[in-house]
Amino acid sequence: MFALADCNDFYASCERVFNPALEGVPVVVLSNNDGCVIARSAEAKALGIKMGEPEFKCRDRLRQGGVEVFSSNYALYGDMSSRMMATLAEMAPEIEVYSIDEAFLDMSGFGRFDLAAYATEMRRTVRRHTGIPISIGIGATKTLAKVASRMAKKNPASGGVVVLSSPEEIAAALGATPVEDVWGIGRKWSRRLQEWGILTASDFAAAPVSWVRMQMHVVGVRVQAELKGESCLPLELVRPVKQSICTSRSFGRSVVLLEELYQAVATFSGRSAVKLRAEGQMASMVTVFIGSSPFADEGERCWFSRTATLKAPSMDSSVILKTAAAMLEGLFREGFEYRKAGVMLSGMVPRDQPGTTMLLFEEEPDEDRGTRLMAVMDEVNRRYGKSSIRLAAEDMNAWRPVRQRLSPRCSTQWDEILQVR
DNA sequence: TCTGGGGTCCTAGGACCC
DNA sequence: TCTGGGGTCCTAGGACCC
Repeated sequence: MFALADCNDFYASCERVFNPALEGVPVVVLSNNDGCVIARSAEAKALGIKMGEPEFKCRDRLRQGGVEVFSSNYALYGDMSSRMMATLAEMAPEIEVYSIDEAFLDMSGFGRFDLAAYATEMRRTVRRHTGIPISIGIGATKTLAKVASRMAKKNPASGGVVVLSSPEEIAAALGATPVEDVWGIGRKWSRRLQEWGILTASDFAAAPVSWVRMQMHVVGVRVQAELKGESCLPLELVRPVKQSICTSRSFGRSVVLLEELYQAVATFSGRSAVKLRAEGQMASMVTVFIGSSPFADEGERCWFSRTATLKAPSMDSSVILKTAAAMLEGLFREGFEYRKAGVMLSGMVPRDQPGTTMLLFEEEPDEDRGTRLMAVMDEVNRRYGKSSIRLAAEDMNAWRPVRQRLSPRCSTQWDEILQVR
């Protein structure tokens, strides 16, 4: 059996932990640049505030409803997430951290326990240790655990815990789950399935496998098998290394000058390189993209991107920056209002692995110097704080998104604890 | 006027290898 | 008129997840 532990309204709940006055009050959290609603408390949902809705479109409703609105505080959410995961890890033999607010747990050794009672205890413990409310769903596959956790959230009478074990329980749960709410069935596929009269998870489970394979390929077949109780997705105990690393931002204002874009691209190159070294990887490809607002009028809309392969895999910030900067110059076209840029690294190669490709015709003059320099940079930043030293072309402050309603980072910054209301 | 930021996997087709 | 069998790598695009 798998359990899925899933936080309720995670970001909104985090805001409440250090500000109990928010209890019972509608709360929403906004995306970068205070653009869209990305988390809502139950009270905010009841007011009809939609997930992903732009703030400017619901501003009046937010004010009328007395909603407390916050910019996203990733330092706080990340820290609360690790506290919650640490608590869960103590209560199950194996855990897969699936996202910032979800974890799958291995329940296979709990045959002699009352699973529902144990899950209730896990819920209570997480709440006591972290202040975060969670729901727990348990089933024979990850997809069934997802179905169960959705029911635990929807149905208050469940006490936040749903276990699907008997065939009758499973059948009832699948019948009550709209097909678009099945994990792995997104917008496009659910619309297609609905056209064929497949409206619930139970309809989908009953569809002929050959038809599912034709329409949705192996991915759809896997979802279906999981719904039927056949486990295809194992618990992933060690996170695989990332295959790509991306740093990108919307600007919150228009940028027309190449020099300004250069500074943004330099900053994102530096951030991506830091993430790359933290993964212990080297990248062999660098992609740069710049673009207008996707909402710009036809003709003023643009999206340019280019990818270069490095002469040899690298983790050196300055090599990555030089490559990205050269591409930016080729990419840039005057006359557009740019609103977004990003730098992506891919073609990962493990560091310190013998047999990696080396340059054929050139000596590698600065390889060692670059490696040592980066090690020193990372160490200084570890000791004295992020971006204490960086490439001169970077300017994190200039490209930090607007966050006007940020709450204090009171679990990671001593000086901000004093700001707690 | 104002609209986020990360990721994954799969398929199909083209170019190439022996 | 007839024209093999088995691969790899790369790119683009489409679907999905949080």
